[in-house]
Amino acid sequence: MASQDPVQILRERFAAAMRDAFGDALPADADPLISPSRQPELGDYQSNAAMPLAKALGRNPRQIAQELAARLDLSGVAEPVSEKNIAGPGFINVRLSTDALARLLDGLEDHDLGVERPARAQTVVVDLCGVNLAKQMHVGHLRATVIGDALARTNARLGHTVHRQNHLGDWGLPIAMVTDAVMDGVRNGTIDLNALRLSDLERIYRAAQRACDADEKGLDAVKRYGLGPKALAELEEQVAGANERMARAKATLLNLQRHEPETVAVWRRIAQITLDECLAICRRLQANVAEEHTAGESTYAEELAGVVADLESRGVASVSDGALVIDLKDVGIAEPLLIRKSDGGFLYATTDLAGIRRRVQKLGADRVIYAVDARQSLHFRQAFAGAKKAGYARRPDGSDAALIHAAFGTILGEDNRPFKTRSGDNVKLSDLLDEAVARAEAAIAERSPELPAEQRRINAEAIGIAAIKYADLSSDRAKDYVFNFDRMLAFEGDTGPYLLYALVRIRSILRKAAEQGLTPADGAARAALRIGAKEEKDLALTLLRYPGTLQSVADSCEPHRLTNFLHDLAGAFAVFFRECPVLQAETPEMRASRLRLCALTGRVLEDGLGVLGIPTVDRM
RNA sequence: GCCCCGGUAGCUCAGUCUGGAUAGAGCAGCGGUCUUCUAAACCGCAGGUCGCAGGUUCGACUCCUGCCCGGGGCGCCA
Repeated sequence: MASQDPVQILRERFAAAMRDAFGDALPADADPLISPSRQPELGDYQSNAAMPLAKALGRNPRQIAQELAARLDLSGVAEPVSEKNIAGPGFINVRLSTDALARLLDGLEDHDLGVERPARAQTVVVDLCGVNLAKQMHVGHLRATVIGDALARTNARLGHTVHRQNHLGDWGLPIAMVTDAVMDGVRNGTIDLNALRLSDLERIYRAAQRACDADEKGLDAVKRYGLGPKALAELEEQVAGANERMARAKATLLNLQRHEPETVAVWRRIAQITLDECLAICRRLQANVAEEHTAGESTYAEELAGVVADLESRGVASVSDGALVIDLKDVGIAEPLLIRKSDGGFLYATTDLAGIRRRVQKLGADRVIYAVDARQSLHFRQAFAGAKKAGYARRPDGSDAALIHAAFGTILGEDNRPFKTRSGDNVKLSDLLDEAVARAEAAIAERSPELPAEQRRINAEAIGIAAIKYADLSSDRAKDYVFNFDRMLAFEGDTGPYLLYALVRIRSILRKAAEQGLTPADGAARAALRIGAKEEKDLALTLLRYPGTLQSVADSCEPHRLTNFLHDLAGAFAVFFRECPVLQAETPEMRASRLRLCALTGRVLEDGLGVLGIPTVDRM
C-alpha cells in the first residue's frame, strides 16, 4: 500500500531527483526537507533541500534548486515544478494536483486513516499511573496516568504490542508501618478490615509514619541546651516510642517477606482497597489502567537478592562505604547508583533494575517508556545506565532496548507553587474530577438548557474529563503548568470543549443528512471528492497530516503534538463549516463531496481523541 | 559547588529535535458576523529587544560558549 502522506511521497520523489542529479556527490545525510508550506499562496508543500545541499557541494543554491526541479518527477502527485516555483534562496514550492489530493483522501478513508502497519511491530512497555499503597490518588498521579495512557494508546494505534505496567508502590518499610498499624487496630478492635476505606488508610498511614519518626534532633537539642527535665522526659518518651514502632514495622516487613499468613492477609486487604479505588478513578478518567496492568514493587521482592548477587558476582557493582553501588562515571554520570544499603536492605533502584530486566527479558520490550515525574530524571538516567551496563536491557539481537523517561513537569496552582489545598495537602484527584464535572454541568445548564437532565449529566462528565485531559496533554509535557479550571473549561479557546464542539457539529450534519437519506457512502458507490474551495483544500491538507502526526507522537513521546494537530483540524473544519454549506450545497455532487469531507474529518477527530483517551459527546 | 528542565505578545502557550521566506495560536482589549447545517463558532484590528552577550553561518527563536533569572535534583527515603 502506498503512503497517503504527501510528505512521504514527496520525500521519495525528491530523494530520487537528488540521487539522479548529484549521484555519488550526494552527501549521505542529504534530506529532501519536505514540509507543509509556510506560504500557502505559493504552494502546498515546500522542499528546503537546495540550501544545505548547496553548502555541502559548495555551489549556488538557486542553481541546485533548478537542477533538482529539472529532474523531479511529480507525475500523479503534484503540478510540475519550474523556475517560477523556486523562491528566495532556493525554496522549491509544490502544489498538489487536484485529482491527487482527492485520491490521497480516498486512500486515507480506505486505509485506516493512512496509518500503515509497521514493518516490524515492536513491543512497547509503558510504566504509568504509579500509585502508592494506602494513599489516595492526587494531582501528581494525573499526569502519570493520562500521559502514560495516551502514549500506550498511540503505540497500540500504530500497530505495536503494548504492555501497561502500573508500578504500584506496595512494598518496603513505609508499607510495613501502615500494615503494622492496621494489624494493631484490628487486634484492639478499632479497625474493621471489611469496613476499612482508603481515606481511613491514608489517615492511618500518616499517623504511622509520624509515630515511627523519632525526633532525635529535638532530643539532642534539649540535651545540648539544657531545656529542662520536662522537655527532656517528653522527648525521651517520644524517641523511645518511635523506636519501638519502627522496630515493630521492621518486624512486620520481615513477616511480609517470609509470607507470614496473617500479616500477608492484612497487607493484601490494604492493597485491594487501594487498587479498587485507583482503578475506579482510572475508569472515570477514561484511562485504560486495569487490574491486569498491576505490577507492584512486591512482585519484584523475590528477585532483588538475585539481581544484587548477579551484579556483584559479575563485577558490575562494587562495595563503597558499605553500600553496593554501580559506578557510572564511565558513562558520564557522576553519581553512582546505589542498589544495596550498608544494612543489607534494597532500594528502589534495585527494584527498577529488576523491572527493566523483566520488561526487556520476559515481556520482550523493544522500548520501555516511563511516564514519571521529571524530578526522577537523575534516578532514571542512573537506572537506565546501570541496567545497560548489567546487560538487562539487551535484546535478542544484541542491541539494547530503548529506555525512555517521558518526564513531565509539576502541576502548579495559581500562585505558581505546586498545586495544593488551602491547608497545604495534596489535592485529591477525585475532588479535582468532581469539580471539573460540576463546573461543566453549570456551563451546560446555562448553555444548553434544552437538553434533558440525564443528557446534561452525561455530557458534564465527558466534557469535564475531556477538559482536564486536554489541558494536561496539550502543553509540552516537560514543562510545569498552572492548573486553571476557568481556562480549561472555557467556552472559547484552545480547549477540550473546542474539539468536542467541532465533532458535535459534524455529527449533527451527518444526523441531518441521514434523516434526508443521505450517507457518505463507502467504496465504489461513493461520490467523488471535489476539492475546490480554499476552505475545502485547507481541511483536506490538514487531514493528510494525521498519520505523520501520530508517528511523531510515538517517536517523541509527546502527546501535545497530537492535540496541536487536532486543534488545527477543528479550526480548519470551523472555517470550512462557516464558508461551505454542506446540506445546502449548490449541487448534489458538491453536497455529496462535502458530506464525505465532514465524515472523514469526524473520523480523524474521533480517532485522534480516542488515541488521547479523551471522551466525546453527540450534542452540546 | 555540580547536573537536569524551563525563560517567546499584558496573561497562558505552540514553534527549537532536523537552522530557511514577513515568529504563530488561545485568553484579555477594540470592532464586525446568526431569516441558512449548533455563535462553546468565525472574521478583522491592535499587541514581540524570542532572558542577556558573544560565536558559527549566505541565513539563528532554532546550533555552540559564557552569563542572568525561575524550578528541580545530587550515596544508603521512595
